[in-house]
Amino acid sequence: MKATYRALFRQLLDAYGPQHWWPADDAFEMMIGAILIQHTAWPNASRAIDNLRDAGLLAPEPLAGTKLERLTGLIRAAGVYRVKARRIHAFVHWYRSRGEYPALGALPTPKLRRALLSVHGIGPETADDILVYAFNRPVFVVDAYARRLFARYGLARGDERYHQLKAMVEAGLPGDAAILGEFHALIVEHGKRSCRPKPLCESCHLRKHCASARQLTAEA
DNA sequence: ACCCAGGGTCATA
DNA sequence: TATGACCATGGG
Repeated sequence: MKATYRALFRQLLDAYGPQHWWPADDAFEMMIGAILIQHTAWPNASRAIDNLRDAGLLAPEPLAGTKLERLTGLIRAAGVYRVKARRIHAFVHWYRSRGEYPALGALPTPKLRRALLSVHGIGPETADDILVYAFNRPVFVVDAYARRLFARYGLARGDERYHQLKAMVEAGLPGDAAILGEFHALIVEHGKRSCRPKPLCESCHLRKHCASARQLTAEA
C-alpha cells in the first residue's frame, strides 16, 4: 500500500482502536491538562489534575484566586512544577480576561491560535492541543512521536518545521477535528508502546511491546 | 545509576 | 537560525 497519512491513520486505528481523547471532564480541565502534560508522562500529570479537582480548583475563578505557592504544592507530581504553576496562572488570567469559553470560541481558528500563543508557556504544540480538543478545530498536533513515526514510515524527513509538518498532515486528511484529534492520539499511543527514542526499532528496549510497531513499519 | 516523558523559554553565537 | 541549559517528578 502507498504510504499516505490516510493509510497510516487507518492502520493505527485498526491496531489500537479509538482513543477517546482528550481524557478530561470538560474543556477547562482539558486546557489545564495541556499545560501539565508538557514534557511529562501522563500518570504524573493525571495526579496533578486529581489534586486540583479534589481541591475544587478545576474552574477559572477558583484557580485564578489560588496563590502560586499553593498551586506548586498541588501539581508537584507533574514535574517542572514551579514553571507549570506560573504557566497555569498566566493562562487562567488570560482566559478570564478574554471572556472565557464563549468569547474565545467565537474567534476564527487563526486568531484563536495567535491568542493562545501569546500566553507565556503556551507554544505551538500546546496551542494546537487546546484548539483541537477543547475548541474542536480541525488542527493536527505535531509532537516528537509524530516526527519519528513519519520519518520511519517514509512520510517525512523528520527535520521539518512545526508548521510545515502540520500543513502536510492537514492537507492529507479530512479537515475534521475528530479525525485529526484521533490521529494525534493514536500516534501517541503507538509511540508510548514502541521504539523511543531511537528512530529505528533495532535497539529498542521495549521490543516485547512492539508487535504492532513492527507490523506497521514492515510495510513502510 | 541511568534515561526520558503527550514542551517552552531564555541566553548565546 | 540554531543549538544548549534549564526546569524537576516518577517510572522503566
